[in-house]
Amino acid sequence: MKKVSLTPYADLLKSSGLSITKQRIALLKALDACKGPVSAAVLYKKLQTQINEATVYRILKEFETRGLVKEILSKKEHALYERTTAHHHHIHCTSCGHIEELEVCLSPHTLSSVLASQKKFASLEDHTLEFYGRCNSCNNGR
Amino acid sequence: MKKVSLTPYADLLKSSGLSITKQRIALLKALDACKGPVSAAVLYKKLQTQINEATVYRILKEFETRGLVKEILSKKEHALYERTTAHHHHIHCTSCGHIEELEVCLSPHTLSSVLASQKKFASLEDHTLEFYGRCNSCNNGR
DNA sequence: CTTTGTGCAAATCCTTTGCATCACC
DNA sequence: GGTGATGCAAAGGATTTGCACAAAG
Repeated sequence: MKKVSLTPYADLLKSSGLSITKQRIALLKALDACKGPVSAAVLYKKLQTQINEATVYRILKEFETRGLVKEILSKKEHALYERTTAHHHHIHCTSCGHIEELEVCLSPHTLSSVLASQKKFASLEDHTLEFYGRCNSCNNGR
Repeated sequence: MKKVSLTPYADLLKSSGLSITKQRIALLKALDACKGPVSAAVLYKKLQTQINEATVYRILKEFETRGLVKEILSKKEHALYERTTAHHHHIHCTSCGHIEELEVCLSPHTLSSVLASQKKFASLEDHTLEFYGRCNSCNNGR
C-alpha cells in the first residue's frame, strides 16, 4: 500500500536529493504562492523572519541546479525565479513590469534550422525566449 | 558634391544625436574589434588607459538608448553588448562560453500565435531568443 | 554522531552617483 | 564661453564567502 504523503514539499526535496529543512520548504511554498517569476529580493522580503538572505541565494542556486526552479533573465530586473513546470516562455510589459506566461514555444522546424544555420554546435540543450511589449492596461489608462 | 567622411564613428555619433568625444569613439572601435558580444568589464579592461570605468557604463547605457548597441542577457555572465546590426540571435556554449551569431529568427506565424495565445498584450515590441548547447570543440576534446 | 545547512557579518563584485574639472561645439 | 561629458572617489545594491553553531539523517 502506497504511503500517502502529508508533506508534498518534503517529498519533492527528498526526491531531488536535497535534505529537508524548514527554510527550503518555506521557499518552495513562497514560490508557489507567487503569481509569476520573482526576484531573490522579493522572496527574501516575504521570508525575512524565516530565512536569512544569504540562505535564500544559496537555496535558489541549489534549486536551480537540481531543476526545481528556473531562472528567467529580464531586461529590467535582475534574475527572476519560478517553480519549474512545463517548458514555457513569457511576455513582459515594458511599462509596468507585468509578466504573463505563454503557451507558445519554438517549432521543431525552427530548432533544426538553428542547428543547420551554423557549424559549431551539433545539438541544443536549452533556449530562452522572452517577449516584450506594453500590456493593454498600460496602453489604455495612464 | 558629397563630402567623404574620414571619421565614420564621428558621423555615427553625430547622426545619433550624440556629441563626439574620444571616449565614445574608442568604445565604438573596441566594440567593432570584438568578435561577439562583450561585457562592460571586458571593454573596460581593453580601454583602461583611455576611459574611466564609470564612463564605460555611462556610454554603454547612452548607446543602448540611442540604439547603437544591443544588450544581450546571458545565463552565465552579466549583460553583454554588441554593435547593433540586423536583428539576430545567438547560441551560447554552456561549457566554454563561446557565442555564435545566428541567422534564424522567429516566423511571423510564431509571433502572431504569441499574441493570439493571451489577452493582455495586443502587440509586441521586441523579443530575446538565445540558445544554449555545447559547442563541438567542447564535445570532442577535453 | 557525523554531515550538511544556516545565520551572521564581512567581503566582493558590479553599477551608479555627486561633484569638480575638462572638452566639445 | 556655455553646456554637456568625463574622471575620481565614494556610495549603493546584489550576491558570495568564511566560520561557528544548529539541525538533519
